[in-house]
Amino acid sequence: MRAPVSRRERQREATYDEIVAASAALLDEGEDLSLRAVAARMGMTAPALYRYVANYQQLVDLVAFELDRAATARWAEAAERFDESDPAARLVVACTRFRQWALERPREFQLVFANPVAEHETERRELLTVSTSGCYFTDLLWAVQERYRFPYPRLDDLDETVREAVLEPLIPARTEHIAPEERGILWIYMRSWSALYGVVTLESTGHCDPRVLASGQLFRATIADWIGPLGLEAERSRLLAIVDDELAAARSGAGTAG
Amino acid sequence: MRAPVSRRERQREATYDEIVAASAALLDEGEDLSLRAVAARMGMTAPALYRYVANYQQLVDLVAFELDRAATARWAEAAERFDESDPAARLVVACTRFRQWALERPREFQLVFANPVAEHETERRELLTVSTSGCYFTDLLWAVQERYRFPYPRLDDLDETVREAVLEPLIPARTEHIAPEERGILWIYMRSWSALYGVVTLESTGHCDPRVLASGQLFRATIADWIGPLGLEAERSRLLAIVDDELAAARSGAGTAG
DNA sequence: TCCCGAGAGTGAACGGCGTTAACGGTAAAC
DNA sequence: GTTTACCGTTAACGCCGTTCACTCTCGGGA
Repeated sequence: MRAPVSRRERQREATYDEIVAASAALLDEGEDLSLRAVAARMGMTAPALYRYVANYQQLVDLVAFELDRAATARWAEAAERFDESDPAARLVVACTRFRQWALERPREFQLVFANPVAEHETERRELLTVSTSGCYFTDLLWAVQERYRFPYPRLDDLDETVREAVLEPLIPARTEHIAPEERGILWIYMRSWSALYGVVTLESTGHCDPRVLASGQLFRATIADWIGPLGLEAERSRLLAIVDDELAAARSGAGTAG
Repeated sequence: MRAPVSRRERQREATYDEIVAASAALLDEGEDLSLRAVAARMGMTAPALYRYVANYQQLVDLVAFELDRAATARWAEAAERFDESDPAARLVVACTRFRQWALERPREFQLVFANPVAEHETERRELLTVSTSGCYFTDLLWAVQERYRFPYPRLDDLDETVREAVLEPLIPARTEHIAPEERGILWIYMRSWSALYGVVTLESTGHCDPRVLASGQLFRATIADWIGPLGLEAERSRLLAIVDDELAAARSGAGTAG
């Protein structure tokens, strides 16, 4: 099934990688992401980039997708210090790393997660469903459900519109393995994502007291609120200890890992 | 105590108003906010605006502040269909209107609430504490507390950093009337603001299923989660009915009021 | 092997942006 | 009535996204 890669196609692919790398470097150094700057860093002129992206927004989408992928890989790696059989621990580690990333790299976070999705743009709308981080988190939630059997609404209990939405979902989640009558769990996906996204966005954009932000207590409290609904009450103290660990580690070794 | 307003000062004040008006008109028509466009709309050239704002960011801050004030006035007016003695009803109306505003005017919402606050900029940091909407919501929460006496943490129960933060708060809230030993209620202010901000930002930026967004169920569920903690359990069905009313009204008469 | 054409990249240009500098006019202040 | 502080101008700089016309260079088919 390997695509017949001609030499040209390989070169083109390499250029895409270079575009992403140059963009990431730019953001890393606090510069603005711009077609001209990316091109210059690659030793090209700006119009040449139009062979690869149709416009600036597409560059942003491309970079956002790859940043999301790279960041998710890091949380996933961090989460692997707990075994696959302990999805709850993995989940709280991933959430905390997600927050930490959003705080350390607010510009990248803004790019990936505050990037508004306009109504009509079908292309970008579909991008919604391929977010790597989204799939990672929902897969973890699924694993938690398999292990702890937390309750989720039956289809009948859902609002009609929501029922349609969970039956034919447009969110970044693998759903093939979920029987239609069990799709109520997607409602938990959405609600918990909303909670996580909310507190992290608030903190990342700095719209709260800086001391509270530094303490991590707002985030911690939000996680704590979700321990019960996810059937993890028996694990509460252990999970919160993990969160505290991660927060403390981040405070002491801020900026250790690239 | 009225400042000695000279003719010049009055004229200057009027120009500020015109700047805000022109900016609002610009955003209203879907145009981008820019110094040049604002100036042109006022029959001026861009450099002239530098007599009034030091740079582009200051223009944004100025406009954001006024947009926030105007929007808050509208929610407050809508909330007044319930009497002052019914702060819970006022609160849910205001929250729902806040959400509706964020959905109808995502650009303005982004300007006011997603506008990142950098660490070092003391000026803008202080702006945090003068958000009209912030004060309005916290005042409502205070009224709810006075009437329903919901529980809030004692100072001893708070994390040390958080305790410092509530004792010398940097959030948009009137706090003079709150005794230091009762400042634990500020933690409720922050947490509920986080929840409201979170779900509204998620919906406003479109990072969720459009059908779920249209249904308003994600928002409704978030409100429902806070009914208990705010001591309003006895009022649950009435309050949710109010939310549903507001949501339905917004759906049918979308864009009725300017 | 030769040749053609597709694709990659260039330079020049347009209109827009924030911002600075040097310069006038005008109305308030003394 | 003179001075001066303030408001606004024009011109320019260096960015930006984007388009257009053009060249060059390989890759692939004859």
